Amino acid sequence: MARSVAAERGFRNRVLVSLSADDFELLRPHLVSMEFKLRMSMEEPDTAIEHVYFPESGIVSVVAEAAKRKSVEVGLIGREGMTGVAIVLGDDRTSNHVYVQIAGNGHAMPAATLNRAFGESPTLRVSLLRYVQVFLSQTMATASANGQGKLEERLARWLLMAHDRVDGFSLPLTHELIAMMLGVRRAGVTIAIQLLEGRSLIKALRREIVVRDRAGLERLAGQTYGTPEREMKRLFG
Amino acid sequence: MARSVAAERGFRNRVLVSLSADDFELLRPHLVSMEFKLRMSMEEPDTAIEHVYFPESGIVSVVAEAAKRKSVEVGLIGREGMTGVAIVLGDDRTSNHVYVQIAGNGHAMPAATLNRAFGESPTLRVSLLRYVQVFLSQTMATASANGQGKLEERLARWLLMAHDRVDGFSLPLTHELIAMMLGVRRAGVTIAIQLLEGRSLIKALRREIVVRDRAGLERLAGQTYGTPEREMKRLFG
DNA sequence: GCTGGAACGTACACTAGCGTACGGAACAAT
DNA sequence: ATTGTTCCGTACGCTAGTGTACGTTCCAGC
Repeated sequence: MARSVAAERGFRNRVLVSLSADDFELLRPHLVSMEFKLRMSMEEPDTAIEHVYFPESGIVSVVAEAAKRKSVEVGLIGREGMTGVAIVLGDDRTSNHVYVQIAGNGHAMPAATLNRAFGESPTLRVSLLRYVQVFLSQTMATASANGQGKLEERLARWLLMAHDRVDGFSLPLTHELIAMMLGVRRAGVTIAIQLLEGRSLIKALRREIVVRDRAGLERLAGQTYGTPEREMKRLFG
Repeated sequence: MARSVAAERGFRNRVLVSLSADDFELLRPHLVSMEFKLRMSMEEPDTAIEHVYFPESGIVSVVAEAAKRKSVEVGLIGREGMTGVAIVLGDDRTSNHVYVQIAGNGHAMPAATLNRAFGESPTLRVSLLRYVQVFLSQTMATASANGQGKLEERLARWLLMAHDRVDGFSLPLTHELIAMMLGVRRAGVTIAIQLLEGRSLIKALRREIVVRDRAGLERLAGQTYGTPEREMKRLFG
């Protein structure tokens, strides 16, 4: 495959980079570069999605509200993907919260504009659908991990997924935030973190976790980590 | 909307029924009616999907293998949907097992043929994508329920989803099977079933569970049940 | 009618994780 | 330098669910 037009222009978002020259050109004029500030909301439940976002850095979470005061992350998006898969699927809304978990930057685009672009180029939708497949696979893996993973395994998995999406080895995270993502107690996360630190897999600081031994984390996460990542590799090379 | 061509021909599968006359006509010659026998495999991990299936009755499960001897259901398909969402998304495989959980019948169609049909009618894919959105929403709800639901809640949710997909009130299920779906111990399921029976929500027989009080089950399931079902209603009327 | 196997009931000791809650440590703002 | 606030460590009693294992009941097949 020829080198991507998007990549030539300095884009690192893998969905954008994977587009054909024509399809990328259809989107490019409408993409607005912007900061993704911490906690910035990108989608609200049962509300029409206004923009879709293509991260270049940082992490965006898709979070389901369960009972009152309880919530769990059901999807995680970084520079490998995009928000607004509902738009790609022809819908205009979702039943979850989507917001920035680790600050970064990226590109925004009106959902209506993306929809119009699908009309002009059916191949554009097909390209973006490949990412939807990866995202679905990730959600399924999350369902599986939530169903049987022990807390340490789930934590290891989550840290690996986060690490995949940042530059370097430092993750700016509080225990509280991780607890919300995993749908468990904050104190439980503290214990689990200490356990990983005890095995020298990570280093825990205030508001920060440093990955020390990725292979070790993968070993601990076991089956819970890897499947969607392999899907990504297979479909996006 | 005019009455569906598929419905006129006696089809009850809601995806097929939702298609335009032209799109349905594109598929109809290739649909083969068949029995869905218990435990019949429809997709295997990392193997090209040969056929997609549109159930008319019965239940098909999408199951993720976790650790050795452990597995969890991450998706459930009845006459509201179809197997092979990967095909609709332009891929040719999935990382999960897909097999018949409650016997029934439906229609099969070669995956390659469906792909060809997408080429002839882009609107066909768009129609099927609406179901993918519902399925994704269901998977997210499963991830959320697995993350925080108590066993009784998850059991109630599962029974409701199964009940939505059969005629009548009887579900032919063993505790063992439910245990595999929820990724928990068989003995744990027995206890949970007794709890629901104690509240007169169900009646438990050998190899069979009868739904007695649907509203009560929904109350018990709470937030864990309902979101994807509302999505289905919204998108398929 | 008897037998074998599948499905279900029950038991017990054990572990993970919960809810709550309090104290200390780090940091930001004044 | 002091104060307020966020973040993290820890503790304790409690519950849900586990792994294992042994009965019991139901039913099909001979």
